[in-house]
Amino acid sequence: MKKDETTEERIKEAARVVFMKKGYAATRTRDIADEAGINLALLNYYFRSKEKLFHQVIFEKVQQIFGVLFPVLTNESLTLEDKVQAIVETYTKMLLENPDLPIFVFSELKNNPQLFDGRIKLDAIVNSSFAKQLYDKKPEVNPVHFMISVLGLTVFPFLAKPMMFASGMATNETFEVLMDERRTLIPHWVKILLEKE
Amino acid sequence: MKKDETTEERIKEAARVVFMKKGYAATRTRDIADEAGINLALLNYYFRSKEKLFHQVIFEKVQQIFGVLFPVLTNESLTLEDKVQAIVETYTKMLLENPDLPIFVFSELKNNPQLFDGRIKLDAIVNSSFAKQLYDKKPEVNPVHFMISVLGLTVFPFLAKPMMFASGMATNETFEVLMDERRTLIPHWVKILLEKE
DNA sequence: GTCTATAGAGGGATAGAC
DNA sequence: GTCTATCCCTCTATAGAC
Repeated sequence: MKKDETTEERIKEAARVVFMKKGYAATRTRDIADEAGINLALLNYYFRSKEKLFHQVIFEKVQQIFGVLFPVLTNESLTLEDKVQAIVETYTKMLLENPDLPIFVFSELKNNPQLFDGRIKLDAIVNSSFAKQLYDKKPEVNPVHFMISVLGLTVFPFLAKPMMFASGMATNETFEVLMDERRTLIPHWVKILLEKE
Repeated sequence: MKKDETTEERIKEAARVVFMKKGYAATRTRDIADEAGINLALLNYYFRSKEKLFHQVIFEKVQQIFGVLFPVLTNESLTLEDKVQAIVETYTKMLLENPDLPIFVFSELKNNPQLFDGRIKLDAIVNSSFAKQLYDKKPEVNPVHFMISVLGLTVFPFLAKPMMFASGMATNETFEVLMDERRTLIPHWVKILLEKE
């Protein structure tokens, strides 16, 4: 617990930790108060309610996970291969530091799709620099399929981590190595697919 | 509500629906009772507790989602390409009928990895017919990377569905079409990668 | 087996002292 | 701003009638 933080920020940081770990429904405000090292009453003093505090956290996390995409896709100074590389690198780094992020966001988003409303614009995908570059290179490939595939290759292992551990496909030691390998593997595979023919 | 079902099965079916939709923590036993059209007390009469009922449901779902993998991977009469095709087909079909399945299982599994213990054996992957075939064709490719990639390409869109809807990448009408296209697209891409060089 | 009624614990929120 | 004490509603689980 950092001494120079405000109490409000300490509570919010605790909320990030507990909400991400247990999800909204399973989280008790008392857990957050304990994690923050403060009393339960103080949480309501600063944030009024569990739900309001949650909203602050989830909006931040939605922004964190999806905010990186738009700038890359629309960056005209990057080639298509550069864009793929940037997306894979950015997400791998982010998720290695924050492995619970995608399951948390996807799971809460399923229950409350309106949390998303007006916050993320990816329909821009179809008019983006990315879509143009893909069309020039491979007009037969639907940019939605391409995009969701790159994201799936990159993000899915983090979602499937418990399954990989439980099934013996990976261990705590090998998981990070595998994810690091994918930083080069995925762009390599995509390159082959783009250059075929 | 089917007339010829037993009460026990009606409750269990209601539990499948509600647990899958809301997750364990957000589910109230009253919701299940209402969905089943019975009284709350009956739920406890048949299943003793919310947790015991949940275990029956989640074990079933874990089996449903992972049980299909092992028989395919070890089936010596299928070529590598056949295996990929079978996995993509099977999961696409399963998830189109049951779109909440993967987020439910992965999410609950994250909170309770021990739910998995002794129930799924995928470490067999490394000695399987699948691994041998892959090694013969592409010795440099780690079967774990290959496996997790095929699964990611197939399953990730269902996990990301709320995001795809909210961002305008897909709609209720286009989503099923897109998923159907992937049934041929993913095996096609994998074939290219396997045949390169 | 199925119901009504309720016990009993848990958890979000607030009153009020300091 | 921060605490203790507590209110009160919600939810799981059970008692007991039918």
